[in-house]
Amino acid sequence: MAVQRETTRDRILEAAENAFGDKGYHETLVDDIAGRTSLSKGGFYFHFPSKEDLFFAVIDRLASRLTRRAEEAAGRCESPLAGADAALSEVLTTLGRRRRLAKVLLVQGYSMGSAFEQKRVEVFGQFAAVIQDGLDRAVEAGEISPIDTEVVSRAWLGAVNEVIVNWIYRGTPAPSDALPVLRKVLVGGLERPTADREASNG
Amino acid sequence: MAVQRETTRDRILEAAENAFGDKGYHETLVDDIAGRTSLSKGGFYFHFPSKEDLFFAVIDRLASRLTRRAEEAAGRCESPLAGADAALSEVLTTLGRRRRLAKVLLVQGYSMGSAFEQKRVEVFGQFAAVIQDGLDRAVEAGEISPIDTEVVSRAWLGAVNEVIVNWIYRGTPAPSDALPVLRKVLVGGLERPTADREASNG
DNA sequence: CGTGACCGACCGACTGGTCGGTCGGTTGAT
DNA sequence: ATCAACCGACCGACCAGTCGGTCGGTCACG
Repeated sequence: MAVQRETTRDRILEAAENAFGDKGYHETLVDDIAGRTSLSKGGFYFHFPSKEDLFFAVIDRLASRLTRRAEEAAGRCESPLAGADAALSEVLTTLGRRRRLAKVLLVQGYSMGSAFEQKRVEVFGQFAAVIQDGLDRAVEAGEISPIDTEVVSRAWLGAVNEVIVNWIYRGTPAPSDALPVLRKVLVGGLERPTADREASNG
Repeated sequence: MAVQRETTRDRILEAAENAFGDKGYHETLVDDIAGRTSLSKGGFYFHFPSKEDLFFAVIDRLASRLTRRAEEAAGRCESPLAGADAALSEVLTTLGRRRRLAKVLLVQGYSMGSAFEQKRVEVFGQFAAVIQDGLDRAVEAGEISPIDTEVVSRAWLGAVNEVIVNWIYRGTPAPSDALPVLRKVLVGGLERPTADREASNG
């Protein structure tokens, strides 16, 4: 059956997630992944054209999962600003629950050649775009004053990233503890518009 | 003379900075560095015990230079909060002027084995400590309300890091353009104490 | 039903290029 | 003569990727 093929592919992806999280890209051998999958190296290469392709597939899967969760959380809110706030919480919470996956997504594998750097740009660009979109809508709705949302979205992304990465490496402070502080500081850094401005719905 | 030895070492460090900035750790060969120094591979190994050691020496040098500049900028200010603000500007400006060096310091080489990860923890920890120290003093001076400065310092560090890294990869927005926005958002995220509170000198 | 051609999935020994590191030797200043 | 500084051919571990082969299923056909 064709479903078997998909199943094996998923098993490989799963094993690779863990392996990359444990040892990083370079220190993970294709033989390790084959071993964790109870597959031979040749069997692995039947499903993926290269180790690099596998890594990118792992990243893509993690990134799209995370983005979806964030957007769903935002969608459950009434205002754009509350949505951005909820998405922030969702991301911190999700990543905070799975340290190794966070490590793969945020740390491992970037900066080891141009293909990897390009992937970094792509993935972080997607995240930044989601944040920026939320901020733009908050501006449009008159919840916050107009501001350069490109820079601000990068700042939010960077702040979240660093808090998570620091926790990954040092185990503290826990994302759940950092969350309220982060919300206060990031959301608080946005200026509320003065009363003479009101929402201009397009 | 013993000074000759130091000179050659510096030449290697200089060449390595550029090489790592151009091609990253793994893609830079020891032969490349030897070549750029007009030294043989053997000559290089007379000065450094390993490629990894060289990389760490490069990082240490860059990190201490940057920290010194930031602290000097802060020291020229009258209040702690103004100092933090000035240090933020100094760092953005300095890194913004030398893209390749910023790349080595902020991106290249991390996440490729536990020794590298440890270095990341160390260097970023130093930066975070400097920021946290500034924030602590601003709290102490009553310029801002008490807050978890550990988390906030990480957030600042992460925000700056991401803005720079994004610029490194995409060339825009320029750090000089991002700076005012970043100042507004980060410094603005700190709550001013209400009037009933005053500095309690220790 | 039997059978044999065919194929997708998988195996694992092997290869071949790469590159960090070594080592015996040379040079030039004191 | 001595030794710090440097040379560069060479070594060998490492590992992604290959390739000839196995094996169980399945499908067309008599």
